[in-house]
Amino acid sequence: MMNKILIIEDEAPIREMLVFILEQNGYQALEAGSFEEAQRHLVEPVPVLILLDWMLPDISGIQIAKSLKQGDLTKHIPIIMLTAKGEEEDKIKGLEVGADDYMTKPFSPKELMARIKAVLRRVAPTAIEEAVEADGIILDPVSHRVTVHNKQVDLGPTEFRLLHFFMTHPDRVYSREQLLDHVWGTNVYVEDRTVDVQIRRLRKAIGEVNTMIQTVRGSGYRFSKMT
Amino acid sequence: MMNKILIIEDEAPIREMLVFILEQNGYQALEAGSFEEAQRHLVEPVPVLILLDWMLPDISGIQIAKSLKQGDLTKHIPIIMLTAKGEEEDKIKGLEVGADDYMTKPFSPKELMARIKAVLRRVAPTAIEEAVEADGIILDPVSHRVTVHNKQVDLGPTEFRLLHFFMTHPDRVYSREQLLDHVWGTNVYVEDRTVDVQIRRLRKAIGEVNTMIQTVRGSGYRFSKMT
DNA sequence: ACCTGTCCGTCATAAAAGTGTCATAATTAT
DNA sequence: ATAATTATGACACTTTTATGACGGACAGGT
Repeated sequence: MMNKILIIEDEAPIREMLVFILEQNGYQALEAGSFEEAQRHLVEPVPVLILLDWMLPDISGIQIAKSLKQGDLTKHIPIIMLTAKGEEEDKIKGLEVGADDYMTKPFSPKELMARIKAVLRRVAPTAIEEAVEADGIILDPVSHRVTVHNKQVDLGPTEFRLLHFFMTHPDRVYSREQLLDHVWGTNVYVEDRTVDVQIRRLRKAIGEVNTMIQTVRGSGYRFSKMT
Repeated sequence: MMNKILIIEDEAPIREMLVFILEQNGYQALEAGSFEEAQRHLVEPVPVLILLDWMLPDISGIQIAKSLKQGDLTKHIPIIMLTAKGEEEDKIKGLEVGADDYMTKPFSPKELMARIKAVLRRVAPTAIEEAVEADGIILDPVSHRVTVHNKQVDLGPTEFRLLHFFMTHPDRVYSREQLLDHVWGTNVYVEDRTVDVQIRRLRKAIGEVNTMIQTVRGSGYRFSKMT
């Protein structure tokens, strides 16, 4: 988490307001009053999104957007441009040079966050989520459904992720720590033994085929087809 | 806005020319040199149209078209096939398997755009206005009417769009944000939780069959026939 | 312009479902 | 047999969803 958003805006009060809103919503805000300052932030790890004022003193937003869309590092960063009211002309040009959305000042925090989220969602790499199958278990991430021998099985979110991880990483032992990292997510603080409990819940939920979830004493767990 | 058109064509120069023409005309061009690559783009939001080369190295256009017309997500996407001169045979087969138009290489940008627009015009109404049915629920966009087991039910506009979206995208989980995008529209900014409330209103309105609108805890909602 | 009813977004609160931890039983290795 | 490791059931706590209520926006009619 802690996604970085870069603000390019020369007017300090507006910039500070943006920073405030962004930080309220769990983003890390980077400030730049000019294109030069902005460069400083355009290094890895690059921001996930850029809020770009269309009326900067020395250089037009169009030029900035263009140059951003040319750099290898920056060309995939979505841009939301901020325009003053009535600059319709700019909006059109902006979209042409690759801005992903625009927002007319003044705007509410809610609108700002909604647009940011919408743009990020639109740009997000839509992973192809294919259904997985193993010995009668079918797990389909798209419909978020699991069947065992064609009978539907209800799983809680964690159980679902755990099973999905196992099915996509079979025949390999994972320690409890590794499972926590992969299934619960990094920097989550829970007891190792919690894994045991979820394993048990998952085993109970999938019924007879739970022999595929194997305990490897001293090491962890493994998912593997029965031989 | 920013309608996406997917190009499936193995020859890079032709592909690039198509991209150029499309982008000139305000479309967003997606490129694929093979069917595998194309899959990547066949996720929501799906393209509005597909330009499909009839002579791909490994797989014939007919097979691709067939497979596109089978997928729930892709079956309504119109296809314009690109054929080399004189492949009359292919044209006929192409139209049989569901291509909406064909174009003989070489063609002018003007012709390309004209055909694209014509196809989109032709397809737009039919794709949207077809009545949908599922387990006793009939929704007819034309008369804007919904019946459950032949009894008419009254829905508000949002409830109607929501149900329509669900019925045309079954067996798939949608997050609240995705539902907002698809049903409320991209430029509307409302709380996530508003979705819950509309879901409840819709469930109440359609009565017993509301078991088809399923809550997927931690993920969103899904519309699906009862098993 | 003024009702009047519908529709919709938001909030507060209730209800439900899921999760982490612990104590204890069961199993396995040495 | 003893120690180490894993399985299991119970329970408190957290997160997520359902629901009822309220008020504002809007459309159509008067």
